Amino acid sequence: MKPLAEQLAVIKEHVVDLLPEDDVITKLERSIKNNSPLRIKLGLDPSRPDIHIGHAVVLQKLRQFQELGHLVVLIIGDFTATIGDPTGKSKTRPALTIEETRHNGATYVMQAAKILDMDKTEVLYNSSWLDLLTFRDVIRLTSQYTVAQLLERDDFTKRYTGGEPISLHEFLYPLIQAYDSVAIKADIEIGGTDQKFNLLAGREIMRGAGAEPQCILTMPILEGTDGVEKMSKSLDNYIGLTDSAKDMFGKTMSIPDSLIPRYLKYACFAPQHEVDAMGKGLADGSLHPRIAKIQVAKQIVAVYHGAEAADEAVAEFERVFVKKDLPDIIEEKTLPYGSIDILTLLVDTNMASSKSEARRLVTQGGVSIDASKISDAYAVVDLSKQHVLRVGKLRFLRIQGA
RNA sequence: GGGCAGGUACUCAAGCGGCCAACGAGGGCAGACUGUAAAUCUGCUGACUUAUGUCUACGGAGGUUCGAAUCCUUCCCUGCCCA
Repeated sequence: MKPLAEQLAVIKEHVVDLLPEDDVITKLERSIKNNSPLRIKLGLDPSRPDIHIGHAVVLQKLRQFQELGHLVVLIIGDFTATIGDPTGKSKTRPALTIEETRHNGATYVMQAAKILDMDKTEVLYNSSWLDLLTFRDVIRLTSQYTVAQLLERDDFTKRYTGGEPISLHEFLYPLIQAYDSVAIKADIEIGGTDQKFNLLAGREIMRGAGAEPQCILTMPILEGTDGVEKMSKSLDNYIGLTDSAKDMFGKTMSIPDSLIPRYLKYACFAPQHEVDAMGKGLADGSLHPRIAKIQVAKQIVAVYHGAEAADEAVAEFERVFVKKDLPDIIEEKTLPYGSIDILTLLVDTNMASSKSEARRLVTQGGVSIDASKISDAYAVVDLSKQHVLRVGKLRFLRIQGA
């Protein structure tokens, strides 16, 4: 194993909090001495199986731990996911069946495998120990925390003072997560900065259970492509790990300029000196933001699709948006008609969700066929020949009658 | 258990018997401008064979009325205060 100072430098790179650092050092020293890897915990919510490059910030940090010889423990929160939010208030926590959690968990792990070394990863489902707890155990667990402590959590404070409901079971979630740490004997738990409270609760509960408390490490929350809100699927401002190279590139190109260095730092995990260099170039005008953005977008694509795909994505982007040519790859769809009116066509091809929307698109000049704008909502398209249908700037479809 | 205030479209938030598919803001979509940026400007934003038309929708179910998001009854849900 690598010496302490070297490990610590890598571990501290790009993190927000590493608490308490003294304990981290103690754990690392012991690990080096005994040549036994540390157990690094990350909890996953299987109610939302699609992960994006915002989640990847944490995963890349885990990857670094693995490269230092440590073990990553992924915990699929299937227990909590099957409870969901019984009040039905939160859309982010739908109650799932066990099968769904298994399926989503597997999907999640598959995506995480794009970044992690699965030989140094343990995957566990928290129902395997949480299902065994008795009500007595649970009460004992709750006795270790006070209401005032729980109310310290940022979002609880806001909701409480804002007169919004907080269900009792929500108070339990941090404790459940904390108990996971006890169950797997975590050395360090990692998460986004929004998880800080929960991670710290893990320390308390572990101490209460007579275990050695874990250390905590938080990574920043990456803003989505809108540049303001945190990246999330529900806000549709995300870049998914399974997005095509073309989409990944395009989405990255649409981020505001101010976010470029941040994406370089956290989405590409570029070393600090590179980030500083780019920031400086952008500030003094020696680096055009467009160039910088292309560079970042290319790097992101390269991580998930390889360098070759990244080059292709750049070329494609130039072709479509700079030269305004057709994209290289266009999805094709065969329709069972000889000819069809434009509105039905848009709905049938899922380019519009209703005829009203289709009509709106056409009326506003957002629809074209073979590069000529369609402005008549009653236009009929002859499908005996192949056509390229374009909606908005980004959506293309090659259509052909059967 | 009692009192008070609430539950409106993706979100916030007006409306408090007909002029309401419902003001406004945010979001979203489209267009202009550009570096497919961002910012800005313009238009649209329930659905339907586009029709000064029909249907669905203002927590649920009933009712009053020519007519209800608006009034009444009841149920469900939320917050606050009292116990």
